Amino acid sequence: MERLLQSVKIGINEKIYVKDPESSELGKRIIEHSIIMIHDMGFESFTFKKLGSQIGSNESSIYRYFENKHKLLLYLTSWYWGWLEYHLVFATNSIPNSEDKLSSAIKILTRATEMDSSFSHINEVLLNKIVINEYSKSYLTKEVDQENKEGYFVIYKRLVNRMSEMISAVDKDYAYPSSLASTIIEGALHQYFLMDHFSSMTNCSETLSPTQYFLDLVFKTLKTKSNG
Amino acid sequence: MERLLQSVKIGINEKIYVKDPESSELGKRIIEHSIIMIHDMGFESFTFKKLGSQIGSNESSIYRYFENKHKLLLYLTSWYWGWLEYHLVFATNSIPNSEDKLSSAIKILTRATEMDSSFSHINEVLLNKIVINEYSKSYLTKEVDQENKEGYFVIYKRLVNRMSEMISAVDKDYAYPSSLASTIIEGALHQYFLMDHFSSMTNCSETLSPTQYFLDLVFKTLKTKSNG
DNA sequence: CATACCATGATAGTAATACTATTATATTTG
DNA sequence: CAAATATAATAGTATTACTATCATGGTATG
Repeated sequence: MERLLQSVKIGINEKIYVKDPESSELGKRIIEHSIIMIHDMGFESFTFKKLGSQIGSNESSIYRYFENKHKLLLYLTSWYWGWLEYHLVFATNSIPNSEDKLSSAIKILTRATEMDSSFSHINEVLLNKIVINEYSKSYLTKEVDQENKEGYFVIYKRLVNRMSEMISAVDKDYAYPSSLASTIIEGALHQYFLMDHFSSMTNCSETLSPTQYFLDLVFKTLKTKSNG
Repeated sequence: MERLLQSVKIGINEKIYVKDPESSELGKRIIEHSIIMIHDMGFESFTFKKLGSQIGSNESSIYRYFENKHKLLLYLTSWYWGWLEYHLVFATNSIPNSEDKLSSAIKILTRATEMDSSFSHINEVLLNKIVINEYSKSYLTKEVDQENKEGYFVIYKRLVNRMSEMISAVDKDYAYPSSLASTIIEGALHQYFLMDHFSSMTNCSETLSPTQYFLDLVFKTLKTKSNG
């Protein structure tokens, strides 16, 4: 699995970057260290100047890869969702039973990323934490409609759509498959955030995972062969 | 109801402001016009300098009320959640049946704000839209734990806790009342955002409201007298 | 092997932001 | 009327988020 993922390139909308960071060593260092730095200092405090000095390069060189740090965030989060989508499709593809398939999908989308593939320059564990803390900021902007039109969020939308279809496959009469899919994906990020910072607002903990919460929620909500 | 609300002051943590904006005309103008401007231009583009020139006042005068625009956002969103809490308590207080009570609560927390009380300087319709678009930014910061300790999020946490208790009153064995409560409140904001910008990721629309989605979700999930 | 070109680096410069500090002026209050 | 307080005006600073220009060094091509 890991060796397979190694050779797969996540396809990201070319309009997000000026020059493909996968195409050079400097590009990969930009990605590698931007993940570490955004995780450490938060997106607001992160600047291209700081990144440049960290990687022994120049601010102006980083601008040759990304127009600004917003685009870099779009790149990183797109990569993350593409990577998750790959795991999702890989793991659920061969499951014939629609309930088992949905169950597997929920497990993948709501689990904490705990292993770094340690092959590539991308640390998936840190990137997962960046997505939890920063993803909303990538679309809660005045430019969201324009950027959506440009296709900056296609991977995420495709992922929600895949989930939506799996939900409908389990219960074709359920009226809110897309809303439930988006609730699971966004809600899982939120529950992890609450676990870290607002424990009074969640029941999730070391012993009771977001995965259990969402499995319970979804299978109580849908009419399955066993309960419908 | 409106006349009642008029005379109620939402109690906001005094550490959020330097000087209480309710205590002067300038303070009220700051609140009134910051709501309009943040709604119009988005939180990122909004500055105290622009606000000053809009209200014919000075940047430095605004700094006497709020340390920075982050604190102003905390103030506005705290006010909103306090206002919603007031509505929630007022509307559900006298309902004896726990299912009816929860149902009313969900309706209040997931409805679109459509009426401005038009008594005060606060436009609740615009403020609701600000909360949808900007609330996450108030806590997705590196300072969240410190600010939480200072009590900047108490009103929101109290609201989630009220919901959590109403959920437990309906189904005392349900294992995730707080998670479900936070999912409803945060999820409702998210569904409204999706309706406006990513319609493919939601089933909610003019004809099928977030309220219907969440009522369906919650009452299928909980064991009630009728289905348990 | 020369040269052209391309990526990167270095430096400088700009407008805007997010403040802080000081002083002046108006308004309220005792 | 004097003192205190609120607000306004102005100036100044460090940082941010860029843009522009030029230098350099390696590599591909003719």
